[in-house]
Amino acid sequence: MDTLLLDRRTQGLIEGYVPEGELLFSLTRFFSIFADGTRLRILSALAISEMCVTDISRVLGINQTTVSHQLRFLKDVGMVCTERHGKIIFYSLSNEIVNDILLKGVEFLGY
Amino acid sequence: MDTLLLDRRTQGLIEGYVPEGELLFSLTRFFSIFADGTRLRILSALAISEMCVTDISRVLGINQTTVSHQLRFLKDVGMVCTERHGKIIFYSLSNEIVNDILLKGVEFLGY
DNA sequence: TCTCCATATGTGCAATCATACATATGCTAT
DNA sequence: ATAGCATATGTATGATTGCACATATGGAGA
Repeated sequence: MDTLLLDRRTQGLIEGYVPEGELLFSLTRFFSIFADGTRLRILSALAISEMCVTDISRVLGINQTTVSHQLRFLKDVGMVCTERHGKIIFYSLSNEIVNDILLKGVEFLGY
Repeated sequence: MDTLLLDRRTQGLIEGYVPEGELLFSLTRFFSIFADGTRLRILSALAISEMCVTDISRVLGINQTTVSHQLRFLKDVGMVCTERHGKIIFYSLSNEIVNDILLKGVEFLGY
């Protein structure tokens, strides 16, 4: 549903969308993923290559249980997907958009 | 600086970038902005039209001091900019990228 | 100068969250 | 079946954070 605003300067009605309810909740949950250093590093690593929990833990120097917790979070939100090969589970980014957003962030910061 | 990873499957070296240090900090701070419902609503409102603190407060039904606090946050990170007209200060999005990211989020969620 | 409105700041509380420890589950090969 | 590695889960805790209350600043007009 659109929101109607009265422009203070032009005195005209402006139509636009302000997310509410479930979409708002989903959006904040989605973006909160990017708001933590550990998760950003995990996502960046997965943007380079699919990896298993142990690899991520070793490469990034993060406790295994922490990695596992965060990956579960990432999977719940649909940002990573898994593929089992024997006893090893490979994690990878499930969507280009995730990487797009990372790059947009870097772009915004001017790096 | 790039990170070198050993691909478990191909056994080849993979080169890529995992943000660390100041960039990592800036990125998490940047994305944490989007991780709160109040800020998302404020940003969405500003994507429709520039507005002053009181207008935002009224349109969105958020306490004035809360809006002011959040706008200060948003300004510190460089996401909004201000323009004074008399005693009224108009806030607006300072960069297209902010809106791009919002839309990417909506796109990811499939709305 | 005094008053009014717009905006900003100080502070405390409640709630959320990231992390690590200990432990459990699950898969594989011998 | 049992040993060993990979992964997941339960839980406690320290830290962070969003918010509103009260209050302060600051500009504009009378």
